[in-house]
Amino acid sequence: MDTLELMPVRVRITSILKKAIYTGEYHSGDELSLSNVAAQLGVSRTPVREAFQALEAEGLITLRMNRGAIVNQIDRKFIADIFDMRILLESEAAARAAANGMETAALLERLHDLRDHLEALNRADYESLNQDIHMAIWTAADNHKLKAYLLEMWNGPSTGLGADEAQAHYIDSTFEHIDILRFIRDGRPEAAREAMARHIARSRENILKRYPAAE
Amino acid sequence: MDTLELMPVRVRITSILKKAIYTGEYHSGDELSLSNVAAQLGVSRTPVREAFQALEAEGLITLRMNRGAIVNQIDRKFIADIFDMRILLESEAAARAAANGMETAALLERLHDLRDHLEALNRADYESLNQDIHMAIWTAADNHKLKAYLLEMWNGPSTGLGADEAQAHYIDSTFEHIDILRFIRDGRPEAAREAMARHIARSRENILKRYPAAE
DNA sequence: ATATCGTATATTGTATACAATATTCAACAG
DNA sequence: CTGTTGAATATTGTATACAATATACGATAT
Repeated sequence: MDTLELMPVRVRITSILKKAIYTGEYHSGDELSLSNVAAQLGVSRTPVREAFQALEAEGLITLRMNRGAIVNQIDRKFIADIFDMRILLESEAAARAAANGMETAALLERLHDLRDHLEALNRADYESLNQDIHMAIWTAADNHKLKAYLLEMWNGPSTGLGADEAQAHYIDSTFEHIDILRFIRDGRPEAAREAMARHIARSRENILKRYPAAE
Repeated sequence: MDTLELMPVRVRITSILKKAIYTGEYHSGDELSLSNVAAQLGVSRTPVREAFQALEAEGLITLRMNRGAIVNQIDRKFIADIFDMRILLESEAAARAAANGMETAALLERLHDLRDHLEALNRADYESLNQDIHMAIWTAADNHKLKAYLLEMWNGPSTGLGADEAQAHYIDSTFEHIDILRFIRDGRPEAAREAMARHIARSRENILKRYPAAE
């Protein structure tokens, strides 16, 4: 009947460690040992080890043979690299979605609802719709690698914006999303590509504020 | 000196299974059980399980909670998707390498050697230089995500070309490589991008011959 | 005969045990 | 005093044990 999807421990551990690295709870160069992390999280080494391998594949830590893991440098360039790739891939996805004739009516309706009640716009509503929009575009782009890479980059550093800045960001993004989806609806790949590029580039600048340039 | 012995078992298993899937030794929909694969390869379930997780991340199999793995559909579209992404990312890498001022002298010298002795061109020489060129470009592009994604896609399906076709492909590629590296050397990003796109696109067509379009 | 329930079986997910490799640091030779 | 050696220690990599979940199949009720 109701098949409640239970998250494997390894996935939970991966998510916890990823967040800990992005928030700076772990610092660049820190050595992570299986035993310590396992004990700290109250699980055995096996799922921690599997989480380490996932984190290494994502570039967050480096695994050295028989010598454990060290946290990589999560600096301004690391973040900028990710957003440069997101600009390239999200733009491509938007262009392909437009070329493929993606269904946009339902998402545009939800966007118009948000736009017409900006005073009631909260984080949860925005994030939910934001994710639905981007993932719908990835799916419509119809390329499994493109989708997988974008999904991997989706959960990165948080903006760390204050309440007012966050609100402004949500409003800007809502209008940008409307633009993007209209270009997609109208089958204009290049316009959709450029609108998406601007959208991600602005997000990039917002986040890079938290990672000052090296002197 | 055997580098395979320095590899962890899990990496070797991953490579073996990946090849088995790409060569069609395993078919779409096949159910892979940890015990069977472990017994067949003479290792325990632990490294096999870790290999399964790597293969899932790469999109080759699907892991279902408590129900084992099934081999995904490795069909024409799957391969085409990978090459579409390679066109996009290798082109971007070439453009960035050109913009960044990559060092090309040594590689161009090796290429000219090959070009001047086409009658002696063999698979090992070509593959070695081919890999060195592409990876040097990824590195010069200076974006860790771009490099990681291209590396993941590097070992895909083999062309399965006959000896004559392979020889022709090596020769074509050698001249294309020379063009690409000259554009990079001369700091012409857009020319490098387009030359690389053509190079990968031709490779794509070569490989897709082995995956006939569905009727 | 069909559908439902419960037990047996098989397989995965996690924990633990064991083996192999790397690091530490003190004893010792030069 | 400096540098090397090697046992003791610590940590990973792999194997195995145990627990939890899913599947198969037969008994039973309708």
